[in-house]
Amino acid sequence: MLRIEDTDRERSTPENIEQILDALRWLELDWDEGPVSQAGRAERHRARVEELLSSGRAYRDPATGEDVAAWKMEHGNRGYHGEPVEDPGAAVRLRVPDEGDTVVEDEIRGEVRFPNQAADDFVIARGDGSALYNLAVAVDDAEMGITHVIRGDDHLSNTPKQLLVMEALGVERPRYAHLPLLHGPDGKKLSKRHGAASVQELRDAGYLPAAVRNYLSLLGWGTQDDTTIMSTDELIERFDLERVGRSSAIFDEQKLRWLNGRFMREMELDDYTAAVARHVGREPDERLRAACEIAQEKAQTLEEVWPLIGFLFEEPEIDEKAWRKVMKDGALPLLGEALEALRGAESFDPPELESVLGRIVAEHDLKPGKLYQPIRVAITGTSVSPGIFESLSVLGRERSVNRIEKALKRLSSDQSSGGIK
RNA sequence: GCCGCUAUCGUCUAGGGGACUAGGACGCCGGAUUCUCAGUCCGGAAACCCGGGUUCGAAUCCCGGUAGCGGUGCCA
Repeated sequence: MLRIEDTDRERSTPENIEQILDALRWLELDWDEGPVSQAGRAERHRARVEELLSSGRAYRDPATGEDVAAWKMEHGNRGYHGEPVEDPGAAVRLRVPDEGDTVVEDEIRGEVRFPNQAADDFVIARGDGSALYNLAVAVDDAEMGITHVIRGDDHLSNTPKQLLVMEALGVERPRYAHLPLLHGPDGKKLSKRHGAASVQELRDAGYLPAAVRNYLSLLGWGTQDDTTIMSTDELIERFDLERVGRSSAIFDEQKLRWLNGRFMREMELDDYTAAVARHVGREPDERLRAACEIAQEKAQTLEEVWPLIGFLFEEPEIDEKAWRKVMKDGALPLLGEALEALRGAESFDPPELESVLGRIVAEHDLKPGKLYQPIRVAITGTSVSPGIFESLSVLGRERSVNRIEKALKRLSSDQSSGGIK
């Protein structure tokens, strides 16, 4: 059972929660609505605090963080214990025993012992009676009947506190598994400045849910036989908490890109087209499908598809750098010949185009690029595109011819003005 | 400061006393293929944090350092 940990009243806005659920939906994860809802939660937490107060397991204490620090200066570096006061506006602290250990039985890390002597009587509720995280979580887990808590390693140190609360409350403890944390390339906790750090950003960057699931599963976990690419079904079958590692991992977007590319290339064309359509906000029509077909093996992310096929849908902007590089010595007459050949081609299928244009290459004993690059720049505006015959074919005779004519016009005026040779 | 966790190529990892001359993947470098870019295929460089101990034998077990990370809030 999934519990979204967020007890802060300010931040648990419906939008916030909806955002998280949205990310989970994109990842195609399943979940159930828990029996504990937002409604009445704060009141239930308060009731538990009162319960602990009247049983003497907790007490009110006005000490601030500074007071605690001062107390430690005096009493040496060990757990803080305050003096109960009657002040109803003071924060509530849980009594922590001064001896023994609080032991977390972790599925991944084994037995982790926390000496009670070093633990403070920590605050479980604010002066106004509202609950703090460690109390809220313990209460929620108990009330929701949580049996397994699987979460980030950053919570391992909080676990003894939650255990102490549960013990004081006399409720059963769940089993715990603390997963290694994910870090950015600088070794720090993953955050905004690391680029695509959130699931939403991964989606916007054009990654596939299946690839993200695969990649993420590989952080902190590996198969014995070194399998890296796994379908989600295979992942479900093979993933095993017992084989999860203990050290944190650095998120490497390059590997995700590679993995995503593999998934992209293996997709059925219809699924691929649908995914691209969704990403660029277009209808998955026949033309898009044809465009996707010639771009599929080139793109690593959905985001990279449009730059490859955009020329099929709108008049391309000429990349001046590419133009200068390609439109020189002999480009003009060659383009002219190509234009005639294309006009006269029997069909506009890739094989026919290849033989028609190939004839020109052979006649002049050219390096193929000498002919194909100028054509490419003329019809796509750039020097990078899908295969030239496929590109021409999908673009169609009329538009191809138009664009080459246009390039020819510019080329001849450039040359006569001596601007570019 | 105190408490806790962690430590194998740049990165993700496999390996948990002898099979290790330490395996795979991404990335990087070189080559092949090709109309560009990709892709694909071949090849290469690249790691057991340091110091002790246990043992015939340690990447592997133990202890100590060091480093990184997390917690230590009337944050979650």
